[in-house]
Amino acid sequence: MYELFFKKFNEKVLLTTEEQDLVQQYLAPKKLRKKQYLLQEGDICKNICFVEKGALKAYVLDDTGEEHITAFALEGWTMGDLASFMKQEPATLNIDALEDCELILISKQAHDELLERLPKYQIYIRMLMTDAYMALQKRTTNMISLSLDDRYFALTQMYPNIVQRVPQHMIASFMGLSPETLSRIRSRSGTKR
Amino acid sequence: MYELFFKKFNEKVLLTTEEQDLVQQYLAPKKLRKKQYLLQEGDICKNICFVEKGALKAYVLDDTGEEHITAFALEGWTMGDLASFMKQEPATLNIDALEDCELILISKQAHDELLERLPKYQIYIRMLMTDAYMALQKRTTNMISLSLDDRYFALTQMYPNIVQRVPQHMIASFMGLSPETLSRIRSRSGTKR
DNA sequence: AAAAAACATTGACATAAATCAATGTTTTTC
DNA sequence: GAAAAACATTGATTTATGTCAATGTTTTTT
Repeated sequence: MYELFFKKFNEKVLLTTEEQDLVQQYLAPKKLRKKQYLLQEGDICKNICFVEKGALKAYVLDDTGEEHITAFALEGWTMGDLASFMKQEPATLNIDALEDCELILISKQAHDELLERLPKYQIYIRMLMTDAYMALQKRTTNMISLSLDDRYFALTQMYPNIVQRVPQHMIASFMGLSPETLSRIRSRSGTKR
Repeated sequence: MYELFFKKFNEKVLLTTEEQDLVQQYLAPKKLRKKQYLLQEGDICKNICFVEKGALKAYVLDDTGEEHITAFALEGWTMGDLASFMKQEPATLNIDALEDCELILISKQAHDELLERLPKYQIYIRMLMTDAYMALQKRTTNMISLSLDDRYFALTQMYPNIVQRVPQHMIASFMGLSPETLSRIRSRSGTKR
């Protein structure tokens, strides 16, 4: 159940067996069926969530009720409304399951205690945040500096598994485009797969 | 010279005078004249830089040689090509001074030593990264879910000092638009100031 | 296996933004 | 203080993307 979580953790900071046992006491497994919510706008994000299996999407709703996908999370990724989690204030994001999922939850309390108790957890979180920031920065930079065609190509290179696994109209939403436009980008650049 | 840096540091993690002295040994001041480079694409980002006074911009150049601004940094903000800094690989960003600046530099080596030597520095960096990530996430979400008019309005609310201090065509670049379009957004929404 | 739902593609048209160009304004430089 | 440079605005036009609608395909449900 916790294999992937600790695999990823150990890639960043190597834990002893005892430390691993300690961390595990703070984790809670959770299964989620396709289409079920992990978090709804307005609720407080009580947990940060690691995806052991399955896939999630995070999105905001605009005034017309349309979904704008802000992030995907596949196996090995961490997901949550970070602002809501850190400040324990109402979430602006919705998160739900694209597929049946096996998740690992870390509550705010568990997170705070681990930060205090285990220096390696602190290091892990710092590295996680740093990596997440660099990835988001790359995405933002592409967004303002590349043509749509290049942005889509960059996406297929950077996250081939997302592009393969997720319906196209969600990729379009993630890029901030209409599904029709993405379809035309694909047909003109022959990037079908 | 280091007032603002330690003010911001102490807001996140409170340092004793001794700790402050220790940290200070790892810092290097630097002055930069308007239009001078702090970092050029292809160089290695050797330092993370804190702005005590002045303003910086970071940008990428596209194939047509046009500037796309990815970030501004005013007093109290931290700036750098994080990916280049962390991995000590060639930078993709250019960073230069919008105004005469007083900066504080932390070299990669200093950064690594401080992380090892001073747990509070680790905490500081974790918090800095977390805050930066949340801010960028907000920006990205706005980018894909709001109309241009609303995006500009959100920007003026979130960073009024940037909008005041920076030429409009750079704000346009930061938003990924032409200067003409931003000018029209402003005239139709009466958001002149 | 059949029916329904979700999804992708394509075309016609409307709309928004980019581009090009001209003008006026503000800021910088000398 | 004058000249030059940088900047902002506005109009006309082109281009890219969104929207609406129809069709065909794939996936899910029963």
